[in-house]
Amino acid sequence: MRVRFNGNLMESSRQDIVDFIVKETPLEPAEAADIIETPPDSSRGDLALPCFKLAKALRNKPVVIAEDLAAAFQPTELVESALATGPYLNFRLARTPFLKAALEDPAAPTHDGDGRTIVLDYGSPNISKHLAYHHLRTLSIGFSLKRIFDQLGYRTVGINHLGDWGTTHGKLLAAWKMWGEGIDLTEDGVTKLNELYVRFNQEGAKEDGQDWFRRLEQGDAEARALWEQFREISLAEFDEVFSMLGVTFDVMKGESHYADLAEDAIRRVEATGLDEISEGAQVVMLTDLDMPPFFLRKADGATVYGTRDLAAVFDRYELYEFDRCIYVVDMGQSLYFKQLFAVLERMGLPYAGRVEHVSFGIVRFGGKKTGSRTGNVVLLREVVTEAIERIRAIIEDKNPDLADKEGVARAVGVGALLFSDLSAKRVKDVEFVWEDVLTFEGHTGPYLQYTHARCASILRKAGEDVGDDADLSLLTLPEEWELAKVLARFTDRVRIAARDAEPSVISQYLLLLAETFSRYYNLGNENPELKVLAPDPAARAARLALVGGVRDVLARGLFLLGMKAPEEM
RNA sequence: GCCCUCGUAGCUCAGUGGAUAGAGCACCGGUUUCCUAAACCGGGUGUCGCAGGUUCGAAUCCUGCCGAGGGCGCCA
Repeated sequence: MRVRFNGNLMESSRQDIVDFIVKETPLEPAEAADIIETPPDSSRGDLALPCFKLAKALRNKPVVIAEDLAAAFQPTELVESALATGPYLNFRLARTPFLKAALEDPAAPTHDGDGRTIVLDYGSPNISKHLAYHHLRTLSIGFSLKRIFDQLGYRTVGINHLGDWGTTHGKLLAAWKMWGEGIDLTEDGVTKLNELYVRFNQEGAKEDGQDWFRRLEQGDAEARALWEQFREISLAEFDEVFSMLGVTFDVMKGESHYADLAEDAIRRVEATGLDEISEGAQVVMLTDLDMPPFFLRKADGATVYGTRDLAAVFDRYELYEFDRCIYVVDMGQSLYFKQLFAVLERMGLPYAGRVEHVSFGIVRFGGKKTGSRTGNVVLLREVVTEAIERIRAIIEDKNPDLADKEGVARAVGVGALLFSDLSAKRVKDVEFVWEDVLTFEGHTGPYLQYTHARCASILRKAGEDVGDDADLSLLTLPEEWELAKVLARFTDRVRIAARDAEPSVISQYLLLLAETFSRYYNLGNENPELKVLAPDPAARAARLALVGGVRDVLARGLFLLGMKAPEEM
């Protein structure tokens, strides 16, 4: 009986309806599939066909068409009935087969991406600066996308393209030579380096920075040794924060890795004849696209980040033959990425269309854009530490006997931050407000984790009572049906999240799932017979199967957002 | 000046061209012998920035305008 679902349940039910429409109307299958929708109010039905578009072809009023179609409808194994409501034809799905399929491992990974690779460039902070709160965006979005593509069976490569090369680092070397020698970097080295950098931007001479970067690029021993020291200090600091957040990478290849390959990249561009010299610099002109030139080499002979980004994308394609190469970088760099992609296009590279800039909104603090350059930052580790501290206090208050208090505090504190960053569409700007980030009620990460813990708790108490031979036809409450329908949408939502590179699709879905479950769960407070752990063993078994599905999907969904799902909290 | 993005309830945000535009927060009230109250239920809010256009139908698509943010040749 469940063979027909073929992994996508809603689709099979839809197919029956499509077949029916094709038989009864002049619509092509694709058109029919396209206009089927979900009724706004579930009590009307499970799927609906608006009949407006049919009016012309059938030369009749939509209301009459709906009635005629309702009369012509023959129930199928999956679609139980069709009822006309005004110009709409509302279909009701057969409950038991649907429930059976919906509860059969609803969180299971798919094979959509078998044999294909997604490269994700996220994080990518600059060394000698702290990770600030605004870095959370690229980290949370990038890491979540990696897990979303993993869920669909793609091979993913998460790359930390460290900002460890360029004039910026020449400035730091210059600053160090002027004011830094003798400073002890063993303690809080990043702070001290960043102070030097900020001071240089105020008092230093740009030329000194450029000069030191040139020395670095030419392999000057002193410059190289200092740079390596600064880099090590920064990496140690980054690792600590990444580990607090639970964010990982597969590859850490900074810009410095491409320093030598940059010359090769320039030669490849030269081979296409696209480059020219403009005002002493070597560039690719993009005037016809109304864009400024793309720089390969500055007038002083040094390469720029764009040169190294070219080298990196060549390297990535050679290594991974990616299907998509995604740069998770704020929208302030949109123009730059357009230029970079335009150069790839002009070079005639077959994968030019597979690179994309997944942008996100700006983070503000105190109404102003945050940025290490301006010094308007809140340290990321400080925010994480505070969030965990707050959760710790809540646990002491509500559940002081909890087994792994520290572990749960970290999971929930970090989860709150990740979720607050991933719940709105990434295009939205973020205003950092302490009290907003430290909110744990309502549409928050802890709410989802709490709902998950409730499910886990029920299943734990049920113990051995959880069987797979439950009679799902006993799930007759409207709330149970709603819940099953939401569960069945999970994989579809994951696909959309991947297609749009938009983790908030998962966030919004999980909120809906948690709310639908909570409403159901609370019925038991009014009426003990409606509890999951009901007196009737058969009803209990069926409900446990449902709750098991909710638990699995919540756990998996949280995982896709980079969050943990504690069993108790 | 030019280009990009955004504009939905007091605030933060949902809303595959379709039925009465929905949540959370905040405010008021209610629910706990129970599977954990980080929860649930009830109470009221909207010129969907403005003006046109396309469509049987527009918060959604197109154009213009207004407002906010970001970007615009040698930083990353």
